[in-house]
Amino acid sequence: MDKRKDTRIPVQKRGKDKKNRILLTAKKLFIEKNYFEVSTNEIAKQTGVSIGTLYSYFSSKDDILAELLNDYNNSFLPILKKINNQESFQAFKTDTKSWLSYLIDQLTDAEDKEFHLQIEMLSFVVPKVFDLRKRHNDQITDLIYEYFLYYANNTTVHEIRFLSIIVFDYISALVDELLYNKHSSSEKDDIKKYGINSIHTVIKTHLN
Amino acid sequence: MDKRKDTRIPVQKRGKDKKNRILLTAKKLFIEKNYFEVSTNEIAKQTGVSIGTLYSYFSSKDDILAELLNDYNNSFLPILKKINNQESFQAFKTDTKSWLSYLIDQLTDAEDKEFHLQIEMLSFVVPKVFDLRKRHNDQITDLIYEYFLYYANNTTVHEIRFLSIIVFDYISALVDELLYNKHSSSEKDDIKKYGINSIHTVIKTHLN
Amino acid sequence: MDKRKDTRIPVQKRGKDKKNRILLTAKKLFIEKNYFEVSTNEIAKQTGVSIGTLYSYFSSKDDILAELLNDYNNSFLPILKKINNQESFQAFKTDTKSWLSYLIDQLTDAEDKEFHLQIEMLSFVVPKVFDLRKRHNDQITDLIYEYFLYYANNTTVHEIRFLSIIVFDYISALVDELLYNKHSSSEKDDIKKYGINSIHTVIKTHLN
Amino acid sequence: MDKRKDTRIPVQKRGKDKKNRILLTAKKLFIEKNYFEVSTNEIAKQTGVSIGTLYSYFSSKDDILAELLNDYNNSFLPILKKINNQESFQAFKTDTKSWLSYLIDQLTDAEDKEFHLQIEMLSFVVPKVFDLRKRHNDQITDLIYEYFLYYANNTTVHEIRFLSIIVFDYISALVDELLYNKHSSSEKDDIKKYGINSIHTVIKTHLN
DNA sequence: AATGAATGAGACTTCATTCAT
DNA sequence: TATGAATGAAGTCTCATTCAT
Repeated sequence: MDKRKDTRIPVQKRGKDKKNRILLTAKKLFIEKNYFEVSTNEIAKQTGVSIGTLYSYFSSKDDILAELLNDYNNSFLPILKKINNQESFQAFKTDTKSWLSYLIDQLTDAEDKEFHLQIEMLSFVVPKVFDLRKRHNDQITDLIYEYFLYYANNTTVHEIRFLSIIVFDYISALVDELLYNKHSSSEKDDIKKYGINSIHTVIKTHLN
Repeated sequence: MDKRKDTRIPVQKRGKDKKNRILLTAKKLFIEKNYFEVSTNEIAKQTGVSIGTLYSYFSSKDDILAELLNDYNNSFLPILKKINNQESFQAFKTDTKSWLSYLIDQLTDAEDKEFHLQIEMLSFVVPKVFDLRKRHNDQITDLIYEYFLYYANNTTVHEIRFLSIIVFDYISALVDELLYNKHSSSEKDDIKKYGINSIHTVIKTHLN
Repeated sequence: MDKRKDTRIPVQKRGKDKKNRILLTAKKLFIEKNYFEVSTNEIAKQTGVSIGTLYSYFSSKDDILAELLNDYNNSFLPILKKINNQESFQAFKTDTKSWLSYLIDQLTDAEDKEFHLQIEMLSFVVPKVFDLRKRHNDQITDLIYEYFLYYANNTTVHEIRFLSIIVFDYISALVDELLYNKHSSSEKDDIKKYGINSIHTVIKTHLN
Repeated sequence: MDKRKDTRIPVQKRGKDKKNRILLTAKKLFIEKNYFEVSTNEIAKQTGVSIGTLYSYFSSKDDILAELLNDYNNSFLPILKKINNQESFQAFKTDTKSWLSYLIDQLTDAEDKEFHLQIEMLSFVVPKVFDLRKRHNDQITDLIYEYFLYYANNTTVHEIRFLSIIVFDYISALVDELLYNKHSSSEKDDIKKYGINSIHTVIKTHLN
């Protein structure tokens, strides 16, 4: 017998809308304050829905977070797909700098920049969130690894592994700097340029 | 014979001890669980002190955190001092790689690695903590900036500014990778070597 | 060709079916869990009926219980009838032991053994249920009384009253022991035999 | 590490008083309404205590029940002790009727007659309570068994087992009749007399 | 100074019942 | 008639904080 508490599975449009509205409100509030300081009652009230309704769509506050994580995951997938894409790889075979630039653009353009911060926060606290983050990062690291593998000459697989870890770290650091630190638009451009150049240098030098 | 049970420790000192013990317990618990999941009553009990006593030393749970942050700040100062030290600067004037290595060692050896994670987490949540973190990072960035300023030839102040931001980001990313990701000891050595080399390359190339 | 999907069952009948199905499900669930741990929504869902429909047939959860009690009552009636039956009385006039055996069999074979437990439980909680139980018990006691009345020689009406109360208690105790305590089939046979013999002894001795 | 939530262990008199007052109120309310229809808030309010205080003494509503059961158990123990007592056994060796009478008196005089009903009710619902009840009943049955064992002549151990089960059932039924059904005082005396006589008859006849 | 019993707002969650469609 | 989304009062429990001793 199925022990899951049966949360409403919205079939009709109205129901889906309401569920989405709850999710949206929750996300908004989680971003504004933070997961721990947002109450389910508040989410319900701000959505303009009774607490009972909220709990008919979600079995718990955790469940709301889980759905949000799921959505985040799903919104991240196309970005990964784009990057992992054969075409882009082919196109960038001979032009590492463009590949790098493209990669960084994809990561920077990822939606949910603000919710991403909540995820980062929660990854310190909620194991499930930690795993999600790790999975995402590993996927990107693997992608970089594959690209390097293709280009490597006198470099061992081991070295490439380390290099891809480090390059992923640098790329992430750069993306974070661009997304979350307050810089003017022109500063951002410069930082991005410098960042890409520097990482490119690193790759060129170590992958001779 | 009048044998006083105990040599009385001056009231102030005893008070300070108690306060410190509370802070220590709080920090331990914040690390073990996390700020949100630790209660003031728990801190008091684990310290072996009544909740009333705790509240005679601290006005609120937030206040405990504030003091801890303050301590963290103070423990960070000597590290900064060491790095900013004229001597080290002089010593490393001609050897950027050694300077870099030294810088990274200092940051890696910083105490409170574990509490640092709590701070990172809370910086997403508590503005005061965010500011602290930013202040620390800015100080290190400034330090790097100063070093670069000294070496720059055909580089504008502006460019140096960006470069120091980026290099700080890379250094931080490397330190985090070394401290918080699970690598074997030999892997760590390799990653560190690669990391230092790559950052060195970046500096050399962009500061020619 | 105009082929109506379904021969329409007269509305009344269909309604009755649905109502019965709800009652059946409710009873099943009340037995499986217990009255307090079963929700109306659950009953509706398990019946395959909307909660709205449920509330169109029953005005409240209590009402469902009331109907179930009513049904229980009605299903108990034939049993009483059988026992009270003139024929059986006649048949057993000269054979108290057989009469006793028959009585116990009837009570043991009563349907709804499991629901009976719910009723017993609820009789501690819901006055209405308490009354129902009392009414049933009184009816059986009366029946025993009548039988004894017939046989009494040097016994006052008063004494017969008390005796029938006590004998009813013993019979009930025996039936409960047989129905609800875990005994092997052969143990049950022995207990039943002993029980009947002992009650028979009581009657014989006190009614001589 | 001890995972039990630390409920207050009252050392001082005042604390013990308060805990007892909560228990007393809870018992009163459980008797008046029933366990399921009494809320912790109500218990707290009626005790004249905040809900927080209640939860500092008890970890949950279940815990309150558990303590009450424990107390019940402990109040039952002396009764058992009295019955099991060597002296009484010796004294009643030659006088089964007196032994029976004594046994029934002890059970009838058991305190907590009203709470006993709650326990009976809950034993249908809460396994823990069911077990408690069973344990009590088994102890009394064993006691009866021992007594019979002593007296048995041409009776097998097996038969004695069954007889003691049945006699226990009859005794319980009689005690319940005396305690919970509304009879006048003189009626009670008669019922008791008849009951004892009848059970005595049973024993005599079957233990010849 | 220190104690710790006491507080109560507020968090999460359930469920009998209603009502627009 | 039937549906099921929606309601919200009420229940259990937590925890930062206070205050009489």
